[in-house]
Amino acid sequence: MTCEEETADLLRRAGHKLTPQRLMILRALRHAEGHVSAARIADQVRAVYPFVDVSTVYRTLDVLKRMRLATSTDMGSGDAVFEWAPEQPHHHLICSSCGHVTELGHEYLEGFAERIGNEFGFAPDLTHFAIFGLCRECQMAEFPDADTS
Amino acid sequence: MTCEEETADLLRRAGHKLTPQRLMILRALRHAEGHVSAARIADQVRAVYPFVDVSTVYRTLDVLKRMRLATSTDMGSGDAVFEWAPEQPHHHLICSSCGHVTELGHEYLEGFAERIGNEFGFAPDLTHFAIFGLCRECQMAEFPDADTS
DNA sequence: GTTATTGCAAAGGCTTTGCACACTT
DNA sequence: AAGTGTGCAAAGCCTTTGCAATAAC
Repeated sequence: MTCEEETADLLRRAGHKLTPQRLMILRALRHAEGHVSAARIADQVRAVYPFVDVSTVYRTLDVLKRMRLATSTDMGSGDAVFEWAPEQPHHHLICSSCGHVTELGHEYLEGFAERIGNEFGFAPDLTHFAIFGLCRECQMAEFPDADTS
Repeated sequence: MTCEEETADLLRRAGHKLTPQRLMILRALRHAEGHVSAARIADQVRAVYPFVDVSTVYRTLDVLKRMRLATSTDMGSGDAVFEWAPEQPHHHLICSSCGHVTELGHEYLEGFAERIGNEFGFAPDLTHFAIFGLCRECQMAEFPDADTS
């Protein structure tokens, strides 16, 4: 059974129906490298299967999120971006000034997640974290005399 | 000079004009314990000084944010929440299931921030972090047999 | 007097919802 | 047959913007 069929099975077993729209949305989400907005998914799906409405995309993403097969993140762009959840967890350093995005491996947050779990019994969802701040370049532009060594 | 006058001075020195609206908004922000939405600030201000528009609140918060006197955070409620920035940095563990919020001291993130600074030259804005996940209770409700010791 | 700031109203963007029809199961 | 899922349209929400009038400097 292909991985696509596997996901389809998961949906069915969760009591959901499998429609061509959902399959296309699923495929668009999995084929997207990185983040996709609902609008972009809708566009991609419509390229093959016209007349699919954004509301359907949102509704499907909602189902996937509840099944923990998709995650959504606010990366400050105004719209939420979605991602296939079972991917390798990774995070982003987003510069508030220039918008530059640096990827951050999960290892930087592992210890933190563990500590929160131990001390608070809280299971943080650190599959996809957006961390805002200033990149090196923008720091220098803003505070030219600061020592950024 | 009172702390209120201090802030007023900061604004003026940054080339901004000091209006009664801004003073009220500033006061509402500082008196709020914890987070406030723009709408709530507007309501509070209007109680004393009617006819203040939400747009004015947003514009003022924008100025304060650029001066790093206020922070905004998306806590998943649909609207952004604002906070007086010079407060002690602190963070929140927000349960995606029941919405319960636990406060998290800054010390949990200090090491992390430092490491990101050293290795990436990135200055993360960790004054107010929202971390989503599942609280102990909701984990047990969802996975009754999991070992959450 | 200049220039920033305000209020109002309207637009803007993303997301959600109501409803009748169609499709999966 | 039963019930979920769909498209369409419209509403909802928070936030931003244009503009003339106003107030701070």
